[in-house]
Amino acid sequence: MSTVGKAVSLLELFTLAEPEIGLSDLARKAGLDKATARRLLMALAERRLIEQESQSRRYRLGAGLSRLARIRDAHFPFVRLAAPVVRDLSIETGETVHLSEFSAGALLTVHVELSAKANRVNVDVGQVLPLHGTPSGIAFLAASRPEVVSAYLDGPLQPFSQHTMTQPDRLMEAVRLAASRGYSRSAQGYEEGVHSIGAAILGSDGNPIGTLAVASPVSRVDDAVAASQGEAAIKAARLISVRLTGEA
Amino acid sequence: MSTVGKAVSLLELFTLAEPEIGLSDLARKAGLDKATARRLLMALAERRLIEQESQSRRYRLGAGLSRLARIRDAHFPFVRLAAPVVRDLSIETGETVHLSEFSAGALLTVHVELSAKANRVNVDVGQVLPLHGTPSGIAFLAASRPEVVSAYLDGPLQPFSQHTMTQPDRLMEAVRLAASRGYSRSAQGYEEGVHSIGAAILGSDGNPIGTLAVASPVSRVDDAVAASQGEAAIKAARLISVRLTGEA
DNA sequence: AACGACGGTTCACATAATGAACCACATTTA
DNA sequence: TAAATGTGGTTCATTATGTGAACCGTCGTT
Repeated sequence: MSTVGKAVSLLELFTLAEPEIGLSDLARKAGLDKATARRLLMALAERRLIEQESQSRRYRLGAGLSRLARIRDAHFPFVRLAAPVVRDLSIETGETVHLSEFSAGALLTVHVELSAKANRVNVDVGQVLPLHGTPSGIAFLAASRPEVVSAYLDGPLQPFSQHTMTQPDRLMEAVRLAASRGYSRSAQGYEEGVHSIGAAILGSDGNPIGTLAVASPVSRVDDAVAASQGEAAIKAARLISVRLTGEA
Repeated sequence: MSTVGKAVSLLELFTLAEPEIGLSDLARKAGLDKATARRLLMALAERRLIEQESQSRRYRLGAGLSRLARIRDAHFPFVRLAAPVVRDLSIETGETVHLSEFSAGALLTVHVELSAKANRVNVDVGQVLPLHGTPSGIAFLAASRPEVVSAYLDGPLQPFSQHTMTQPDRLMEAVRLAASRGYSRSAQGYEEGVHSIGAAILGSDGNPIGTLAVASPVSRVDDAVAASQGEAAIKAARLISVRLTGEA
């Protein structure tokens, strides 16, 4: 792995649940030597992507990240504009809704609104979803240009779990169904007991830039519920597209 | 410079005014070879800190930055909580107000609310302010523990402009005055024609974590105005402290 | 006082980064 | 038209950079 990759992997160890980590722990989790981890951390700290708590000597993410994220967000306000719509969709359906953004050939989960119910699906921000085998990915492909879809399906399709669909022809079929309906549907396709509805969010050029997905426990969903979730998801996705592209 | 430093310096080239940059341009601005810049960009893109627009082939900041910034922000919601207060202070005083966060031995400007007036002071988000020679820095030192102040003043004090104060004894005097008043004041200390009032924002342990500053054209400020700006700045800084530490 | 954890440092060694020269392509200039 | 200049991207011998085992000192526990 490149040195830069290692440095970024250190940043990725910080989570909502564990926002401050000590040196030894950090090195262990990243699979790096303590000296190496420290050198990388010092380089990151110099650029303010990492900070060190002066008394506990633990490390945390730095203010420079907030700064860079603000620049990106001003230019590309996807999460900021989409979050309230995602929230409304979660309230309307009573289920967990997650928002993903297309980045580097996959979907990155950038926002989650959890269901208020006790029995709910939990999704973590930061999770990377492959385009194949997840309802979000299928919805994304269904909204993509045909040549993009076939180029993707011709490439290598790594199975991410035992449920992952890797046969190009079956994927193509799922994509076609999603394209005709406007949303994708999958019962237990990605994880045991989870039912998902996915819809694509379009950018100004008509190409998809991300997705949202309604994730429910299978026990709460029948065909009628799925259909109403699908329609609601389409409406929400379109609303986000409209807000992003300026009423286009 | 370390490889990691070079990679981060590439990220830092993106600004609000120029959020997308091509490879050659990026390499030139960073002072790197094109091949080197590209390798670093690919490493960053793999971790989603950089994205490449597929048609124009230009690069921009990636979604991974938003993700990391969210984690930091949830743990340390400085900007989120302070921004509305800064906004109110800007409206109340009619002047530009900027918010800085202490990070790695200096103050990083993380938020700015510009004055609505035509003749106003402009401040850029991302600017790094040294602790000496800026009103924000003096206010920060004035709120720091005495041993921290003397340790800092004993270290090397680089002059950042011809106006920078580098004599420890004069700085100490300015710090003492700021400590007794609760805010710092500087007319043209940092930049020609700019009058500034700075106030420190305290964290839960009583130590300063950042500052806010009211920046006005000197022509609009006399002693009475400065005093009222100072009182308003103190109130705003305290309000942020209270909100941050949970009504403490 | 002996132990084990911590954060941090050193330096001989090896790997990973470097950059001049090179594509192919698109605009602009002569 | 054809040369010139720009772009993004690639190659590979050279070398500078990153690496990690072993080493501090310190802290809190046993």
